[in-house]
Amino acid sequence: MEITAPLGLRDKKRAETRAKLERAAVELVLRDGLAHATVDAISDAADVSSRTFFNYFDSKEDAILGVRDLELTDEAVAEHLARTDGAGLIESVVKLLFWVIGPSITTSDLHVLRMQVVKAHPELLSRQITQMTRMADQLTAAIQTLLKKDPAFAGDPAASLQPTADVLFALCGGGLRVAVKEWVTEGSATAHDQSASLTVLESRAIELVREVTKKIQ
Amino acid sequence: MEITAPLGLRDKKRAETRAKLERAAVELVLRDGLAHATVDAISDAADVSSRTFFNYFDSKEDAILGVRDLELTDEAVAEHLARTDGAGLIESVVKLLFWVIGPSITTSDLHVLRMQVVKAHPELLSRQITQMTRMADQLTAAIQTLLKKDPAFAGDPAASLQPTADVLFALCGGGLRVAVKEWVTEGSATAHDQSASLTVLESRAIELVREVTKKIQ
DNA sequence: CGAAACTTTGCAGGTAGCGCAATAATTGAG
DNA sequence: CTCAATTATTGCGCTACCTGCAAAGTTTCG
Repeated sequence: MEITAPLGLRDKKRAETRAKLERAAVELVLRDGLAHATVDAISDAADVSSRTFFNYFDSKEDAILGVRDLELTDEAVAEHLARTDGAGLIESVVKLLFWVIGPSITTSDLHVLRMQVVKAHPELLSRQITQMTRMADQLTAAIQTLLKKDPAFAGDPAASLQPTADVLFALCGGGLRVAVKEWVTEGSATAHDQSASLTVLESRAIELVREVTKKIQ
Repeated sequence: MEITAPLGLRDKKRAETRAKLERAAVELVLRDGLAHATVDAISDAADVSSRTFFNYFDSKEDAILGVRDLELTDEAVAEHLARTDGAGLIESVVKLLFWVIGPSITTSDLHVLRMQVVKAHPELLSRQITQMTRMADQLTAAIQTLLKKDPAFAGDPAASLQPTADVLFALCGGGLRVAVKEWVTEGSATAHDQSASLTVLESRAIELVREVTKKIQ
């Protein structure tokens, strides 16, 4: 997850421009609505041309949500799994998923504003889901390695691991989504302590999944 | 779920045009790729103007996926719940979800082609998820009534029922999705006996969910 | 300083999607 | 059957999204 700090002037400027665009995007959407906050307007507010906008983001939505394509390498996933070793299956999977989507929620001070944006324009939420679904193959592969280590699934044939991982992915993803939803609606009232709410979100998701799997059938 | 058969000539033509557009959209995307299958091309293939295209669909994606806003009335849901009364919780929820999405799988022969399209163009998945999420509120409401009847959740406060229903929705939706995925990949080899594979699909989804909830933690 | 590498920008072009108004087809009442 | 009301189709024009390309500007590093 460590992102090497930009050293040169060039990288610094790039980071600044990106930040300005993200901020402008969020603020304009809040002020004018999603449809009226055009790429031109956002670019103007950030003092760059609209062509430059698309050098930074693939789409208007990406700018609003601050999507950066972190290239989830297999090594990074493996490293994360190693770091959270020893936890239960549910916990591990939720932590894995949260590790992926967490940063896009809490990275900058814009996240409070972003919550308001998502609240006002729920259609953007599907974008978040898409982002997760894009990495689904990698993540379910990682979940399969978790399953292999779990005693309950140890003897299972490899063929049944993929569907199991898929379902588990859906289950924990759902828990996380609900936790985020709660966090958004409650969070707009009270100010967020970043580091605190981070872990709260995660454990709430785990709690939700546990609750369901425990009581079911 | 009963959709009243169109009687007049006007409605018949509308249905025909719509079907032609859906088919043309899927076939052109498969043949030429998502980017090259323009609205103009699709409209031409369906013998209508591109302006007419937008009288039927809000977006190109909607046409490809055959999105129609079927108005799931509360009464219909209640009636279905009554019909499948007495089953276990998982079974009931899966049957509920399958009851909703089943028709769109088996109604038209386009469904298999659509799966290929989604496979080739995963970015469409977000749209599909959005489609399902559109009915999420009604369905999770129905799931809540199921929860109330279940002894394991009988004493729970109403406030905790909503998140539980959401997670359950994600879980069973995931199981169903995996079952459909298997059905499509296997089914491309062997010819489908519609009525037979229908129930198989449903029970496979139930099996998947059971498997996970049983073995977990 | 000066060449290499990278960024910004304008321009041109293609596509998506919508509002409007004219035209054409269907329907239902008389 | 006829005519008026309703609804569908279509062309036109417009805005916005997004991309490729090449010119001009900026940063880096030897």
